[in-house]
Amino acid sequence: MFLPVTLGRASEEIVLQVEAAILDGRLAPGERLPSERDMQVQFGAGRGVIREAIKTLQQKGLLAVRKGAKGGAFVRSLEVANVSESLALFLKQHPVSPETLIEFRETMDRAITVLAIARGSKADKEALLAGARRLESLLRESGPDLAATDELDRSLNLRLARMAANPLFEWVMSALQMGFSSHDYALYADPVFREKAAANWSDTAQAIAANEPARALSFIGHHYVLLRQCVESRSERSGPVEAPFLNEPSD
Amino acid sequence: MFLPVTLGRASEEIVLQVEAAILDGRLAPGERLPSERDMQVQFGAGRGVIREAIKTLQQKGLLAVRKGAKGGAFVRSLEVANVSESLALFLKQHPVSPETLIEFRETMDRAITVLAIARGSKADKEALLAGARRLESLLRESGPDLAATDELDRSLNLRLARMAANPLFEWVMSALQMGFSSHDYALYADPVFREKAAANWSDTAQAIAANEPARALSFIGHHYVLLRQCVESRSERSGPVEAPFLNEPSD
DNA sequence: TGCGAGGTCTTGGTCGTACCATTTTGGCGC
DNA sequence: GCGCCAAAATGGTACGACCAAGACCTCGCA
Repeated sequence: MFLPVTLGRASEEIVLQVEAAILDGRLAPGERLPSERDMQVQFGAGRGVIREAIKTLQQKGLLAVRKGAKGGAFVRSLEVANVSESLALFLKQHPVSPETLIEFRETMDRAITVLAIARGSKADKEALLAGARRLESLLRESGPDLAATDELDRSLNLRLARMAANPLFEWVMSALQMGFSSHDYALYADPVFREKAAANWSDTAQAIAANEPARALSFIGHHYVLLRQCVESRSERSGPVEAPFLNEPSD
Repeated sequence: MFLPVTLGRASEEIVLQVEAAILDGRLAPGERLPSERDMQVQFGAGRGVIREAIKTLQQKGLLAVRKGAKGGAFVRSLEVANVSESLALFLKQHPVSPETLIEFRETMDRAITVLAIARGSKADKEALLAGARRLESLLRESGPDLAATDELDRSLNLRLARMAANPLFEWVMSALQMGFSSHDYALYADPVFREKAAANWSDTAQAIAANEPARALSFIGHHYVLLRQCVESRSERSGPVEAPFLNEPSD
């Protein structure tokens, strides 16, 4: 199955061969690669080289390694999480302004909303509306559980993206969401903004459920107006934002 | 600077320490890490472990390694390409239909175009127009160099995305481009479509240079109409498309 | 004095071996 | 039949040696 290596960086050569085998489908997800000592023979390379190649493929998310008997390197199906991780790392080194993120998300949200109205099932739309209402009521409590509301907010966004029936939108949105751990920014703390945003979520969901794209987009716009106001008031209070302030309380 | 490792997987511990040092700014881009043999001592680990950790960080895009005297591991500034690579790999494992991709790209293109008109410099816009004209003339030749035109097309798209002055758009666009090697699908082969698409590119660039968003969006729409027609005619000729038919001849 | 060829030193890249840690499996004894 | 322990498989770590590439220094020759 594999050929001995001769060229430059041996481990890179191995990575390419295995990666190609996986992407071609010659190695299916769940399948087990030979043991390191076997590959050492098949590739005609030292074990260290094999291990470095496996390390790289592991980092790429293509392999998972278990130790012990019946262990070894197993082909993995790539998850959005891998992409998110990579994006998150990038954003940590290149903090983007809140406005940059808001701008991008607003674009995506508008496109997704239109598609979701056109393609989402009745059940989807009702579930979305129910979720939005639930979020609203959760936020109306005194001392709301911010972690829970944040989680609900994320799941609603994800559900909406899924309703668009285009996996690319879904993947990009979830990469953005997962890229930033929620505890980094507690914009949620602002009670005034919180209530308006939650009510707006319900309005949006209702417009979507009623198949009213114009109204829905209008509410989406309102959401981002609120968000921008909130960011602005926050940066006034605490000086310029340095940390990547990347999630919205309730969009 | 670094502490000896004791816990579970030693190389992971090292990765975390170095990664933290880089993200904290304790290690600045361009800076050189100690040699492997030095780190071997500092971390109190074998050299193989150090090498595996470096391999991981290299894969993440955080380090670049040169060999020879004065070589070593150097801290790198993360590029959009790193993130795009990750997303591209993901897309290779999860092929999507042409329509899915077209839909997504059209959304992105429209948003990018509006932003590019608003934010791109005069020079950017003229360079874009010049590039589009050059593409048009290249394609008018008999027996055009498809590899070159494809490359030019990609660079124009990337330039446009950069003009939008929002790295997130740039990231997504370059990931989409990288996801699909050009030789997989030679839609470019169709001479009728080719000429129209190239002319349309020039029209688009001209509208952008003239700061006419409405006209530009109209041309963008036309481009995707052409693309959909082309895909359709192609799938009629050769049966259902199975391969991820993901690039356009000249968008 | 200037300059080039070759040596030398640093440093990553590869190989080999040995040993440890963990997990599965099977056999042995009760 | 059940449970415990030993053995085997396999990744994880360590150490040592040598190779290869690149930067720098030295020495000899013109």
